[in-house]
Amino acid sequence: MEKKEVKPRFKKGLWKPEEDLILKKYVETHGEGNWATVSEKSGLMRGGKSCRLRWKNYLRPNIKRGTMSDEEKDLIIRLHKLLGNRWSLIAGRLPGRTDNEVKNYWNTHLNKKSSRSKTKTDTMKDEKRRQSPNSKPLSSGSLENTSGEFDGKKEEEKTQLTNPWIEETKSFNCDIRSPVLFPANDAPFFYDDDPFIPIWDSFMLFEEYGSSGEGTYSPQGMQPVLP
DNA sequence: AACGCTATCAACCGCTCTCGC
DNA sequence: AGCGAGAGCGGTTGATAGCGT
Repeated sequence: MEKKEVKPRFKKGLWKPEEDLILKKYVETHGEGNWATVSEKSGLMRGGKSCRLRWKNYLRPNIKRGTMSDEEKDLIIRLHKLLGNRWSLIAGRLPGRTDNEVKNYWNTHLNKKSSRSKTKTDTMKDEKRRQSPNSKPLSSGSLENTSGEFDGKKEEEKTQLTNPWIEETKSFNCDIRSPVLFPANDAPFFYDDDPFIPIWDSFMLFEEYGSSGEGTYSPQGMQPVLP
């Protein structure tokens, strides 16, 4: 029999400190990117994806470890309400936190907390959902319905973001797609009875401090992240 | 002390998107 | 326009630490 071409077998499992060191040194000298070649060039027997993940989630400078502050918890809850399971977007609003960390935190701490505050009937509905193969995380409220839609194809997602979402944000003279969510044209920010507003309000409040210019403000324990 | 259960979180997997050719 | 490679994202899994009995 002819020898089959054996694909390089990448190492799996937890990263050792020496592996971290190798990857860190490699990225510091060669820069990010080309993850597929990192394993062969650095000598790490890890897949490109694995290297990328390790760098992004743990080795990158300015990564914030440790327990979430109350502000961060609050923000995650609010942003999740606003954005759904779009962890990278949520993490982008939390200086030093990664999408994986936010996702884990939500799944272990906050998701549980929110479900605990649900009614008995809601909990029963949850059980049924869990039993169905296509079960999705429970969502409550009109915005949450939107978040459920996010789980679908990106095309649908785009549609969702376009309509009615973005239109709604535009009505505040804001555009959700903008990285900085300030009212356009220095327009005054109006409140009304919409339940969306309180969420948006605190979101805006964070934006005002959290991403002002150099990102130097750190409300109560929030670490500033320099570019 | 030993065992079982639960909670937590690092890492993997599969899919989609983006970009260059 | 179509294709392939690389990058990114979200869901899920698995190891293990912690706790209760």
